[in-house]
Amino acid sequence: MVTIADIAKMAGVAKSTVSRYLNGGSVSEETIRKIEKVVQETGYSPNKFAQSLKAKKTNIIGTIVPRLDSYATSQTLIGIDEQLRDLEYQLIISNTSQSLEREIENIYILAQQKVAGIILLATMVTEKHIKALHEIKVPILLVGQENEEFHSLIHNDYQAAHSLGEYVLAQRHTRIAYLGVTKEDIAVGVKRREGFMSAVADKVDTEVKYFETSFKSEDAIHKTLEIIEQYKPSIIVCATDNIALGALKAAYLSGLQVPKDLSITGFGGYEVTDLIHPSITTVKFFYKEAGNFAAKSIVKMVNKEEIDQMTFSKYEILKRESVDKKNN
Amino acid sequence: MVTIADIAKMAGVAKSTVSRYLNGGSVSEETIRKIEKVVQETGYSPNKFAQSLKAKKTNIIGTIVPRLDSYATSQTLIGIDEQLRDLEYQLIISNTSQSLEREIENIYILAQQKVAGIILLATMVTEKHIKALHEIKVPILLVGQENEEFHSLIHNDYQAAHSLGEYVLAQRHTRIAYLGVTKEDIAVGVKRREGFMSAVADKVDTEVKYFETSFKSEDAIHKTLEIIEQYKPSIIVCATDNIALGALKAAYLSGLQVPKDLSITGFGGYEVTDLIHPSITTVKFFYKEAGNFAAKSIVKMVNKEEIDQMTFSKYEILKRESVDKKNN
DNA sequence: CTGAAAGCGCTTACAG
DNA sequence: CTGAAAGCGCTTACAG
Repeated sequence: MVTIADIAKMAGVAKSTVSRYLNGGSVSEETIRKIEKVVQETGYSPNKFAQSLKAKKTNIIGTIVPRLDSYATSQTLIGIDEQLRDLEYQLIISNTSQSLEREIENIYILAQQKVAGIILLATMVTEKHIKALHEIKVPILLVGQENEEFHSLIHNDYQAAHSLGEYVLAQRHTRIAYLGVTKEDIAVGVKRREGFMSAVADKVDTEVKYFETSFKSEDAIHKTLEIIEQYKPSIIVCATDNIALGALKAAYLSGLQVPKDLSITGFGGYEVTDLIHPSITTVKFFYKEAGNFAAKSIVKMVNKEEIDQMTFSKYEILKRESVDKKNN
Repeated sequence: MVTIADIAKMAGVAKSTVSRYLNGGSVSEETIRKIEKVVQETGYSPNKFAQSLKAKKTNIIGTIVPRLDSYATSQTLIGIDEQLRDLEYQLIISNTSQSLEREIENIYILAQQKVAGIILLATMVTEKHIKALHEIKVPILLVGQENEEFHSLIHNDYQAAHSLGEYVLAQRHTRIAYLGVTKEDIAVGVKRREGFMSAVADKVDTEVKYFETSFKSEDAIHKTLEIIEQYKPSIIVCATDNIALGALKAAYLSGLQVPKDLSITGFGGYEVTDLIHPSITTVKFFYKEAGNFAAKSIVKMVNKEEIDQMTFSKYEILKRESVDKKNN
């Protein structure tokens, strides 16, 4: 491997001059030419470790994700990656396989690697998270969950669910099942549920019942089968698209036609919801754009610029085939 | 930040002794106790850059992926990640957004970052790839595409497609459309097609026609619409599950019942193919297991152990609802 | 504009 | 078992 010392010797100058050339310091025309030539010939590129050792920082942004096999995650990552590339930062992706413990562990590991900033696609924010995030002195941005102590970019779950609730009511559904997830997940488990509730709560002649399942489609199938049998709703509002996919399968297994016998809505905007038949009415979050924004924000934070404490990403209700309009 | 010098001073020993303690050199019981205490108290952890600068290598494995939003990619990454964690290596994921140019660029960038090894989830292997992979002196493993100059782990596309072809024939389909992709992609575009051809080629009274589309479901919808209209096959064999999803949508748009009026098969084994109705007959590749294997292999290569030049991953034909058995 | 020197935080022969 | 010293490849005041 060729080093700065080699370049200096070959060009007949001092190492410091080569360094200045590399970092845009003042160097004479002639010296530039000499160094340029040697750099070209050798294909020299500076050793990142040596640079980081001096600089005590890197241009790496670490992103911690709970899982890799999720539409929301991959879209967000694509957005982050895209933007970071433009900003000339490098992205390190750290997967926790849904383990909270690893999430904490990864926060420390990334800090140890001297990343310039961390984007955390959070599922929950526990005491341990808060402690870890405070201990490491690294700029941090939460995506998907809010916490008053940190900057965050959140999907407007409450508002989106509220809009969805209004839409469902406008379709005159009066016997509604809401199939949500654990309340430990504030964004998906709590905000979506509450947003939906806020829209349908005071409505007269409307019955709403709340159920809970896991994030897995498989579990949603079984749960929906129960719901259909015991409650016979005209619509099942699902907290995620994967759950909606499971519900759709359950409807089929029960011999129910969607949307005639049972309407179904999702949440998330996975592409496949539009590809299948019936296509599923869902709430689309702009994950990729959110990723872009997150990347810009964390870089601003790294550069000590001010950014808003909390930002909401956009959403859109995608009205498709899986919801029937009732005529009562 | 506390450094090895701080620890040494606080423990009343030399830096070299602390280093020996850290790296398992011979240190007396008593010294160990002293150093241990100080390390505990300070929460000291060695500076990775300084270590790497000396060692001239890292324990990082770089993985280059063409895209993040694909089932195959995410499953493979999960497998790699999982295994690498056990092996105490760190994973860097580098996304190229399907740009061949960036693929080459990333090879050099990873080399510059002194990764210990590179796993390349390849889509094509061009001359430039070969040149780059030779230039950097880093162990490299190709996944998904084969090339005689490098070690590779390939999904047995040819054999799998052959088996699928036999299955299709066994269901007595005699008017077959094969919907493939560009031949520039050796694995998906060529091997799957050829494997399928090898099974159906000499079959009498069977007509097979080959078509081509992109990897996008959207394009597959349009292409399938054309195929249905012009060729009226009894089955469409699709080179990927995403294409099959598009074909299914097209069948619906054409008013055809699947599988009664038109059978459809996919390739890949995406979870959603089992979740929708009708569920899609497809070929499942064990991506996660392949990822595990890839991780083990690259670490072996890093450690100068011998590994097979080429390995085939496993596959399985998943027989589901989207294929009808004909009675001629 | 340019060079010599010190230092970033570690590891590794080399003596003792 | 332990310490002093050199060196990994860079950058950055400091002189000139």
